[in-house]
Amino acid sequence: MNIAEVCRRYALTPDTLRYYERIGLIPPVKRTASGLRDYDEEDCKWVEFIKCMRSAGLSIEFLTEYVKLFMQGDDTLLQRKSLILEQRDLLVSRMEEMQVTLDRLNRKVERYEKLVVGKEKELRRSDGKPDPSEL
Amino acid sequence: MNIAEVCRRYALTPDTLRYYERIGLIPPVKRTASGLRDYDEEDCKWVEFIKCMRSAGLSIEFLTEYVKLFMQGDDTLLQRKSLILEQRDLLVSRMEEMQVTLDRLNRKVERYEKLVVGKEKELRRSDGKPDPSEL
DNA sequence: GCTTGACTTGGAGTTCACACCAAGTGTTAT
DNA sequence: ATAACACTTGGTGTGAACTCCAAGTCAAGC
Repeated sequence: MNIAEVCRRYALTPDTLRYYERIGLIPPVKRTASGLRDYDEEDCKWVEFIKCMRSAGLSIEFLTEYVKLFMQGDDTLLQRKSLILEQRDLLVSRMEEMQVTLDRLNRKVERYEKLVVGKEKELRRSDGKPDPSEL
Repeated sequence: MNIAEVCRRYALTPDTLRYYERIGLIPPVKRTASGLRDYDEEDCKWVEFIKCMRSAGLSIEFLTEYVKLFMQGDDTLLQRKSLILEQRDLLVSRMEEMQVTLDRLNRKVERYEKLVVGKEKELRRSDGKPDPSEL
């Protein structure tokens, strides 16, 4: 499979795929006799895996480390496991942080709903100045 | 309150605070007679709000727009509300995406646990080559 | 009244994660 | 066999979000 097809499959640009390979975000891809990249199914799995992990915000640093250990073989199982655990916990705390923000946005939405209703009722004494309670 | 104290309070650098103000991420801060920034409680609330929103990944573009509308007064209530709704939904979908990745990492952890146990049992015929099922 | 240290502005520099480009090679269809 | 097109590398460019710097101002302590 050539680079263009992989790009279509995962909605990435060739530049991004080559970049990922260059920095070790995916293992080196085999080449045809003339030097063109020829992706097999395992390469595709890596691309998909990395795309998923990146979309959730996992760092390139961790991912390259993981790939490096993976390529070194089974002696690195424990190291890889602890890396994954670390990143999972990081992801959980980022999600918790986002939940806090989400709750806050939801409260804000409620507040805006009430405010809008209030404003609709007082179409006369409005001075147009912002109300600090809206923050 | 001077800039240094606000920085301590929210663990930001003066450069970041000035940057936020310059691009409109927080409303302009009042100054002392000699031109130094003098933050009041409302300014601090803005800083905290923005820090929270940024930590969850909300875009600077949205936040500056929100601040701009806020400063224009009550006529922008509905616009602000719909901006907030939009960002909230965006946040929800990012969290869902992260949940998918989290599930995947959790499955990976389980798999690694089993693999490690397996490897401990076969301390003899290991060839050290990576097992593609580990990906 | 002079040093010390925090603040000011405008502008330049940095890092990250790509995105783009040029020059060259390879492949395919007519 | 030649046009059209995909791919290669190495290097440069870009935008976002800071981060740092220089030159100058200002207030407080000794």
